[in-house]
Amino acid sequence: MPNIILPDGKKIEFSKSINGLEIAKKISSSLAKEALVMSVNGILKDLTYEINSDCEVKILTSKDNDGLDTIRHDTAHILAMAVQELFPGTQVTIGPTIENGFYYDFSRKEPFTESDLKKIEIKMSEIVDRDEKTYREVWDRDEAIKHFKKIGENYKAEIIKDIPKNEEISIYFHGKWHDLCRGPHLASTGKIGKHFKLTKVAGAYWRGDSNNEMLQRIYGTSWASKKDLNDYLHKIEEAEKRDHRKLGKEMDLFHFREESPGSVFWHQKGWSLFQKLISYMRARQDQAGYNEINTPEILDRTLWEKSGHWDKFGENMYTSTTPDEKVFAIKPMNCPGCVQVFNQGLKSYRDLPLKMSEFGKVHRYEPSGALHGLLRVRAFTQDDAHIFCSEEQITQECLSVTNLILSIYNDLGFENIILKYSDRPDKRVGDDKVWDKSENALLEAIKKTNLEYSVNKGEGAFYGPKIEFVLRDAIGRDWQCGTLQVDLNLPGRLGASYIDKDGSKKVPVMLHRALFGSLERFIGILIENYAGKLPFWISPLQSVVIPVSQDFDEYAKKVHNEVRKVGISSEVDLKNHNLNYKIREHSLKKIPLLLICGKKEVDSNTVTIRKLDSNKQETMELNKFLENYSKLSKAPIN
RNA sequence: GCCCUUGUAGCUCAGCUGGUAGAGCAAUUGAUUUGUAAUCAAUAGGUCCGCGGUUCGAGUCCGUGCGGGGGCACCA
Repeated sequence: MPNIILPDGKKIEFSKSINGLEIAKKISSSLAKEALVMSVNGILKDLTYEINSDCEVKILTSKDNDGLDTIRHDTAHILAMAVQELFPGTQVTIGPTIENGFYYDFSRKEPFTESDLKKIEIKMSEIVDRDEKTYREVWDRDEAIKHFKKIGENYKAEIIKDIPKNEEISIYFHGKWHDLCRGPHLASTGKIGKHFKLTKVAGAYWRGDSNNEMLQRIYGTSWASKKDLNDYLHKIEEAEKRDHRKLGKEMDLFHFREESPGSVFWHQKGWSLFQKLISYMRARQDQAGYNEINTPEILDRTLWEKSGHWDKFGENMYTSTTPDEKVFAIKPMNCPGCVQVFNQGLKSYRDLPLKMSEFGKVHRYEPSGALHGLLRVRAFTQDDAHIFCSEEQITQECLSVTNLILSIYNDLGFENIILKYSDRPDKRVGDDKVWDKSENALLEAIKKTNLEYSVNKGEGAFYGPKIEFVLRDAIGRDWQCGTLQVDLNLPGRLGASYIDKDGSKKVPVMLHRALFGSLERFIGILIENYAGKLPFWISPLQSVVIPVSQDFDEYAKKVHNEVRKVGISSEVDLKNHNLNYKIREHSLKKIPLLLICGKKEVDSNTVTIRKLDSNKQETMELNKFLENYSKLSKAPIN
């Protein structure tokens, strides 16, 4: 006779076996109405699952993550049902839930079009209305394979073959339609409601392998209520408004063009932003003891062969053949050049740690499908640095890099930073003792930051472990920017050495680090994080002076010149438009400060300040304005 | 690279089933002289992404190339 223990600790005793729905009814009729699935001793089960022994049960509704997840999983099934009803002969493959929704991959010769999505949605609604009952059967493995092959579902048959021998082959039915599935599922198709929407069609490789057939994936989103669905769709729209490609155009920062896909044409304003970041970073690195260098863009192929890039990275490298048939490569990374600078002249242990930074522009031939605005380009500038040090110095150097990076992210308004630590991969160089040492050194540095970190087992570079620094932006998206890698390989390959205390020659350890990662990408992230409303000091155009009418043009020009003189970037808008028009125009362009000049200001030698997104006005003596705001307009460097 | 989709004025877009292009904003000019998110009017503006083909005739249909977008794969 099962004793059921509820989450609040209450025990209910039943005289015979019982299923989830009956338990829910026993608790309350409203719970029975809202119940979707249940967890039995922590394992998700259908509500129809019969319980005959003591256990802990939690009835789950759409308020529980697992409940909502089950709604999405069911929506994926109904999508597959609808597709097979509308397009007979389509094979189903897999249809998991994902963040905010689900997808289902299909195999079908003819492509699905956007207009098919509408039809499918209508059919899905019909299926919900039919309220088909769900039931579960356990099938014999070989029978199941035979069955799915017979009905032409070869992918399903293949999936069954790969299910571990000790697992049941469960088949879920919604009415007549059935699918191999682990479950659990809602009691009937009516339970999912109609708060779903199919969002896009896309290609996806079978089993994620580009050697396999490309399937057609339909993405959708599904929620517990109309309101949740609308909120989600609204959130997507808001995110689109922040798109750096759109804002970059509107703010006149940069553009892309066919002649050089994946390379940025920086306009004056965008370039000014770019340069501000570089000079800020340069100042921070000067303070942190780095020496800036610069190395050639084009280097002989033999160097890349020695470094291992030709072999490992050749497919991504641009090459150039000179008229005398020599082959050069355009650098995809700065490290080999930097090692060559290190190699000039004898180095002693006294020189270590030697920190060499380089704002190096690198070119990588990325697959065309990977390109994405500033976030994935083929030519970009790294705020790169290589730290040559001894093994003993690794921890200390990693720690100081980490501290520098966190302080810089904070200055730029990012406070949510996650670390991803990747340790030794299977394919690696160097002996395990050295790996132990470098992994420990890195881990120790991470722990000292007290930051949250995740471990990616075996994801390190072949030459050493690494940390990736992930920023979480204003709307909760994660971006990988900075990276810190310990390299026990390249210095040796390129013959780097120093003379140690005991007079022996040693190979230095090299730390690769980039803080912004790529200036281009970082700018894209900044734009999206701030929705274009960049912090004052980094804003590409900090102020626009607006005369109230043409009578005050001269004063406005004077103000503009004074403002520029103290280092605040400024334009003066003398166009024949009224004040309202100009305020709107410059506000849309996200100019942080509008300086209004009219009779009042001329008479009292003042300016009236209107800040972006505020309709408050403040009139201030011109000199006072210059003094107060020139400080604020500079990078936060002490 | 692969699948789908898309390419028309500086920008955002319309152009139905083929009959040599249209709107709004921006620009220019003129009027207006404006006090905190669009003053009015006139003018000018296009190899309809490139190359082939079908057709009496192609922005529109077909092929191909190159971009863009959404995914997948890739991201040393």
